Amino acid sequence: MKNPITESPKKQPTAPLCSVFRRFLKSKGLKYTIERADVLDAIIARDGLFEAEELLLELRRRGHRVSKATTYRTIHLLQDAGIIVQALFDSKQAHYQLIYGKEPRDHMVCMKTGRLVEFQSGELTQLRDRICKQLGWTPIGHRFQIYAVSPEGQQPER
Amino acid sequence: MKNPITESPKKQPTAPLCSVFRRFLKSKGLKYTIERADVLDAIIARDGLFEAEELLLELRRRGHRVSKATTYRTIHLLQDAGIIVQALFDSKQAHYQLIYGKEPRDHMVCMKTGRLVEFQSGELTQLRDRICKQLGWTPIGHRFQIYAVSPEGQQPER
DNA sequence: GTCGGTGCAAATGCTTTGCATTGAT
DNA sequence: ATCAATGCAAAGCATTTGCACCGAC
Repeated sequence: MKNPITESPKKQPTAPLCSVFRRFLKSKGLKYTIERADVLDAIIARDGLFEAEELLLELRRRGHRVSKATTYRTIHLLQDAGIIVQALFDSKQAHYQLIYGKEPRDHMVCMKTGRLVEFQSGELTQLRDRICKQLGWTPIGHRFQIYAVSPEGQQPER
Repeated sequence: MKNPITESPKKQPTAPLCSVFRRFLKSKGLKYTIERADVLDAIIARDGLFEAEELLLELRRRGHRVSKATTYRTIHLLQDAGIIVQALFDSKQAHYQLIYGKEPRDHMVCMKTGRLVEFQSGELTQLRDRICKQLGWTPIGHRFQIYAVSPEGQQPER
């Protein structure tokens, strides 16, 4: 049987991202500001999943003073530009992930320990495309989360 | 090629649900109240996806006076009981779906028109189980959402 | 010099909570 | 009778917005 998944991240060249964003902004008549660049940099630095509050902290850590309002506004722009997407786990707050130029990355959460594992599955993407084709839809993206119990979580409780 | 999906709902006998809930409550030393029964009934009546506010309306429509607080509290209990799960689409508000005794139901959203289609795919569940097995995890559930453009949405804009 | 952008603080809107009262067992 | 549940209104919190000032083009 074919290996259904390829676990874990491979670093991707991040260089073109800022020009992608720049181009997007220009096409909309919007401006490329220091704050927007800083937000994108912080996101690239984290590379995986992040939430708005974390991003604020990352920005502070790097000595960048970007307001919460601007951070949220930039997150929206980056979504419109197709650079990041939301990846929701609970209704408390939104989680985002960088996707531009990457394979879709899916998530498995342990219901006991909360451990989170990322993986990617080409088979899943194929299945998605097949489902869309069958119904006459054009796929854009997907979100897949598995809820499970990790090996550590299997331990009998005490 | 095997048909990857089976579209759309088949009515399921809903009779045992209330006793499942009743049993769950008893096991936790909690009480089965009229309000809790009313909330579960309203959920069964909708059968598909719902959000808290909609549920309130459904309850009102049926002439049941359940407060917002109790509705939210009951939704949590039903999640703990494994009768419903969250199925998030956006960060604005939580969406829930009835799952007890059903095949997992997944969703496809049109990015242009907002149209929502439910489907179920046994193949997806198999893939999920395979992924879990490979990493030594025990699957509990999953959430799969496809973002796509529906045939109607393909129309050139005007 | 023009707009669009930014920060701040206030506003929003879904969800949760404290508390006095009510009700299931 | 007891202990949990309810309803109400207030509180929480992530996210959004109005507005006066600032800065990219």
